[in-house]
Amino acid sequence: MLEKTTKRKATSNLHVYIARSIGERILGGEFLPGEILPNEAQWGKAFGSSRTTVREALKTLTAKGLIASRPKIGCRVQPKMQWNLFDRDVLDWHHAAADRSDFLNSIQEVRHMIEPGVAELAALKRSPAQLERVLQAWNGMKTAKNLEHSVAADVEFHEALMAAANNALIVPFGIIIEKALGNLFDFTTQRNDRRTEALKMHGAIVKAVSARNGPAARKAMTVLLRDTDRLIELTIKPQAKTKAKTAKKTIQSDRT
Amino acid sequence: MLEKTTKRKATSNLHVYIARSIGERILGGEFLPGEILPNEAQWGKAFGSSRTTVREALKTLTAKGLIASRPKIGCRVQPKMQWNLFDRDVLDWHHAAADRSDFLNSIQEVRHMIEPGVAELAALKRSPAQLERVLQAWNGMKTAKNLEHSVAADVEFHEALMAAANNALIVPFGIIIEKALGNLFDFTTQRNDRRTEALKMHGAIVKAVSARNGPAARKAMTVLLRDTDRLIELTIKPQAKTKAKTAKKTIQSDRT
DNA sequence: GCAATAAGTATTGTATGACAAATGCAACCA
DNA sequence: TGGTTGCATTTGTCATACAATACTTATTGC
Repeated sequence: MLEKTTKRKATSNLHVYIARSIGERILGGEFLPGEILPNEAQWGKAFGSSRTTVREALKTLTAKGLIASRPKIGCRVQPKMQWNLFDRDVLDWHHAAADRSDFLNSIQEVRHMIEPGVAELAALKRSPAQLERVLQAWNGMKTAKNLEHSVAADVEFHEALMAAANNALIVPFGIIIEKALGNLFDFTTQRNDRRTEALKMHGAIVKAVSARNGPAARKAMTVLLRDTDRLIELTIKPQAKTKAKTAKKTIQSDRT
Repeated sequence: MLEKTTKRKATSNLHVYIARSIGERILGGEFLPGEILPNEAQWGKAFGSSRTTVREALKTLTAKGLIASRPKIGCRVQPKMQWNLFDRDVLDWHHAAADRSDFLNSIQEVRHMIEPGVAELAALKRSPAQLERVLQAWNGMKTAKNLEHSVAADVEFHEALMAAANNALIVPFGIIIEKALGNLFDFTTQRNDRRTEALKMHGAIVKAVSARNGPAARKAMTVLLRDTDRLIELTIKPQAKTKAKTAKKTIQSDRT
């Protein structure tokens, strides 16, 4: 227990490393909600660090809603409801846990809710500079030389669109998109014919946003998301034959 | 500068208090993104605390994406894009800043994107127990004796619905709803005729979710949100005559 | 005997002082 | 002039001590 073995990844800061280590183990289900963690001294011994440093790590986890601490009791894992899932770190630590196919499904459901609305808002409220950024990202997708560049440009495209929606609360969703495309990136080796297809669909969004046509933007985004659904269906499902239960049939929450 | 004057609110923990104090000042725009905060020693003197405690507070702010620190440089306020707006604390600290009418508008836009989809998912994926919770909350709204209870039950209703959607990524939105209804609570003194109206609209959602009728649930939620829009229009706008620019006309992102 | 109260104890919370590490800046030398 | 070296500042980490909190157990009063 409290393995000292895990190699310290490239992180200059010890407390960051400790926070990640413990965070991963919580997200991984090793410590369940309601359970009490080892006390600070024990962690210190396990990581070969001082209590001060451990406490800074634990404060980080507390700030993200993963744990709560009380004197004499210790640090208790919070109910999952409290976990801040829109936190980049928390999402990064998530991978160990539940199988990714389920997670991708959740992400995709949320995208279906958010992104058509985002596209519509962007079309209606964008500034010229914001449109320019979207265009830039689209060009980036067109000229991308390898898959990595292509994914990066894709993420940038969706983030630019969110910025163009001029709604501060939308911004954090960028993280979700990033995770979704990143995950997809791991699974699939995007073929060239798919690339030109994707490009065309993104182009339709650009056109609608440029023309300030809200409904068209919404519709174009929906088309793109449907396509992504299909892609997920094709690339993920064959790998997860065992779990037929979760497959069922994804809900289409948006209207065309 | 670094006022020691602000009274320490009811918080047993000094580092929590310090985190809130600094956090409020950042959210309030006193320290702008890119700016560098006073160093740890100065904060310590300002709050009459040790550097250890200040550092724990700063780690909390770092975890929420508000600041980033580097040796020799200090703590620099992060660009707003990094701020974790879905964090309960960050949202609480927000009040000092931008005027609330704008904020409510943003919230309402996001609700229009999310909640119809949530209602639909809940109708399709709810378990019996989850439906029970929704029903319970609805009963709470019916029997609420004062405005405070009524708002609490309303919040619980929407949270129960989100839980029933069976999508982990939806849960954090509860915070947003809470803020929205809380803000609304401050502005308006809900009249009795409105209450029966609201009850009826919530009832329609209950009915649809109970009947596992996705489209009906979506539609009922949209109706409710439209009504809330009208309420905001009536109660907020008169108070903010000066800012005509942002008023314009809120976008309806959902289809009926 | 039983309940209220007090003492004990484990754990987090805070303070202090010291040194290590990173890094921007300036002085210095080739 | 240009590269390099050293210095100063700030965060990062450590060790130790004591305070505050709240659970556990023993003790006392009825």
